[in-house]
Amino acid sequence: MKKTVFVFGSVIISLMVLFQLSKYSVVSGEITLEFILVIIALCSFFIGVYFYKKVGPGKQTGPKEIDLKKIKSFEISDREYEVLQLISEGFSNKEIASTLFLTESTIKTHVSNLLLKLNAKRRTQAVQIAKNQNIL
Amino acid sequence: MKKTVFVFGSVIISLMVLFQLSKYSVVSGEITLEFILVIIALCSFFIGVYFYKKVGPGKQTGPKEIDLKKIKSFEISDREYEVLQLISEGFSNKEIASTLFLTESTIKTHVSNLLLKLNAKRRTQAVQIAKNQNIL
DNA sequence: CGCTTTTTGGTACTTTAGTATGAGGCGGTT
DNA sequence: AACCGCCTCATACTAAAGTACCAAAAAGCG
Repeated sequence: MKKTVFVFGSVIISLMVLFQLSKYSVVSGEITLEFILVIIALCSFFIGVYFYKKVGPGKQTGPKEIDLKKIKSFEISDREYEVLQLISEGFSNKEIASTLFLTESTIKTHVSNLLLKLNAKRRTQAVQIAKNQNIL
Repeated sequence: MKKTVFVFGSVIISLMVLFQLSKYSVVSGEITLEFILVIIALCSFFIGVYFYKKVGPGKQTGPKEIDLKKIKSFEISDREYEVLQLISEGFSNKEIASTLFLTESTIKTHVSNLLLKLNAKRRTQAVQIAKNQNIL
């Protein structure tokens, strides 16, 4: 937030300087008017891009990066997280077992622990919760 | 795509007109230079916003809007889609039944039809496929 | 009004999923 | 060494999920 204010502030100041410069340059004839206009246009263009990038889609449509810290806060172990990922891909316990070279019963224990840790009743709910928490 | 070209084209033409106008106005003194500059800055700003909105995040981090046409292409009926949404929320058949005021057996038929239409083996896989197809 | 699709519901059965509990091995910590 | 967390696997059971097949209202349509 501080960064945003700083960037916007400095950009606005730069623009005002350009504004004043434009008047001077036109009078003195050292720099062409078109040049100033192009610079202002370009600056405004990038300001627009930056602005939209910041406040455009807002927090509503965030890119959603996986929150590694939050995974630990749920006390989910590495193996359990692997299983969780495969669950979200729509694999069955048996399929997960074969892809991880384990038995189905092992996967069942992992899944059970996951459901407890994520406070879910079903694997589908676990996936839903995990995605809401930016874990997946 | 055509729309994008049209918008950009007309905007560029407008800007060029403004450029020419600026030179004229400064000489004639009818309009202040600052006024023109502000207009150009504003235009460029919104062009930047629009530009980023279109090509910025690109197809890589698309906001992912639900593709209504594709739902029909899978021959998924309205009721089935409702069920699909609730499945993705992590609800069980029984819970879905009660929220839609139906029996569990009805939900089971809907789910079975959904799995056939989405070519999935499990409900979790159905959700995964649906999200990949921008249906959910 | 017939016809089709959708929606709803049922029965009977098989297959996954999930719970509870126990237990052995393994690596790191105290 | 004793302890602890993680991973592994097993058995036995309950609960969902899913399949197959059928059937009857309800809605939409030519």
